[in-house]
Amino acid sequence: MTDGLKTTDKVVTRFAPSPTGYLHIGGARTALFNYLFARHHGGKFLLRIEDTDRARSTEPAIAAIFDGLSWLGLAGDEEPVFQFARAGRHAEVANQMLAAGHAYKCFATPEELAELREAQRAAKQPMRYDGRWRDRDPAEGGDKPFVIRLKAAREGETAIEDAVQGRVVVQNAELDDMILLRSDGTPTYMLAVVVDDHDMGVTHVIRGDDHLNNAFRQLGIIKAMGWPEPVYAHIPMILGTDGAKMSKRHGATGVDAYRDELGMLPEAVFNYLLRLGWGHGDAEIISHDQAIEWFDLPGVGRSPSRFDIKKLESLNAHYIREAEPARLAALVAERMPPLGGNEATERLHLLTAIMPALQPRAKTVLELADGAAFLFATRPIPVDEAAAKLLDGDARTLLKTVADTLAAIPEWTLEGIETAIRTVAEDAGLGLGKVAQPLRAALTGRTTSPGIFDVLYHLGRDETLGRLGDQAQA
RNA sequence: GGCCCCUUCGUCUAGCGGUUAGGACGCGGCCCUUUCACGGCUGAAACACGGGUUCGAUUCCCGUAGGGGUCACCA
Repeated sequence: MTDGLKTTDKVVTRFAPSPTGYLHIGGARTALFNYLFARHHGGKFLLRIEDTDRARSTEPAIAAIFDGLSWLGLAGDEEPVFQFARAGRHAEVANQMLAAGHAYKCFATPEELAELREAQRAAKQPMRYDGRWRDRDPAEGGDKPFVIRLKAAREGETAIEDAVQGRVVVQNAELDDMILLRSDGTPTYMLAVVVDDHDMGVTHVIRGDDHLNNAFRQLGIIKAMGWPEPVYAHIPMILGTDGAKMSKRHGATGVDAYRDELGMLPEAVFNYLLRLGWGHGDAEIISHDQAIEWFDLPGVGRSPSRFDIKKLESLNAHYIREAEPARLAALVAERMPPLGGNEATERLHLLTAIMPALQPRAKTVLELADGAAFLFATRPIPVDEAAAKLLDGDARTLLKTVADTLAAIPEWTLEGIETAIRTVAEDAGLGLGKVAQPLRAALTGRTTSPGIFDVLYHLGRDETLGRLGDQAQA
């Protein structure tokens, strides 16, 4: 294998998740920032699957990550790189470093190292490898298994000019000789990332700041190989509502859950994630294109941010109001029992027609589906407790009058319906609300719904009269 | 515990030496109104603390406190 460095002036970023089951919401934001930064600078955005942990990497997990990324519109510009497939190249680099004297063989056993750590802990010393094989003759190890360790600098300090965190300096004495190649010949994460980033031509490493400490160790490898240093940008993590690290305990952590379980639109999640840790003046509602135009690293904050589902919901409500009714109707239909042929088409038409009346009332696709449910209820429809209270004797009598009036109107139009209902109210000497509420209760089984004329119109004359008949009394 | 990072309304943030400290979500009130929403108006709500530097600190520096991260033959 050869040195695969791709020389280019262009910005190249990457998102490198390890497939552990789904696309984590924090990972999604990291991907978003990488995507936006590359697009803003006219560069490339690449994907790499860090699947070197064979036990945890599964096909479904990998598929789930791609699924989440494409839902958010964050597909990579080239075929994704699978890290495990490059193990040979990683080993090659480790051996190159060994040959050049930048690395050495260490024959210490895992048990031996555990003892070392235990002793250090007991003595309240920092726990790190003591370099016991650093200067020994590898011949002493005989044919016993060994790992290859980086011969890291012990004096001085290492500094990185982080595009988000600023200048960060660490004493080299704090860093130990980390393992590059395991005793079974497979690469560690530290080695693999550096080699892959280099070979992929990555110019900007934008990732969570939980990797900030790793950057110093990785720089050791980069310097030993004489490779160009990428620009690092360590972005603060997303915390749960309580300020603790985001975990299952905080509810949804995978983006698929925001779509499937919470009914979020991708543009809402995109917008919300963008505003978490990044700002551009007073801008709140930011489109995909606007995001590309505005996004840059100086706008990224340095402090961790908490996840606020309320704000995401409000953004989602905004995008639901903006969305095309037909698109929303399809999303709602997906959540209803499957139908075939004409029935499915008819349902979709009905959903699309009622959608504008539902949109301003829903924060999620779930609420959209719930709001449309009355249309598909079968008679006699269920009536909830609050609605039942509205249907007293007087109301039932009134409904009879309404039904008779409605039966007589020549055409079932919005205008005709409204005129008829208003006339009934006037003739009875009642405000419109006194008529509309019982009507709403009888037709939807609830006390809240879209405008009453919309309800009547979309239900159709037959169904309206039928439901009215179920509740009315002469 | 060692090391690293962080600290403006409850939350997300604007601010980059002199501002009535701005916006958004959420919360309260009013208006609109056939319900619920939407929309409009409006109110309460923040510079963690202590030292410096400076004519002047939310802003710069140093501590303290608090929070987060990281210390594997995991990634």
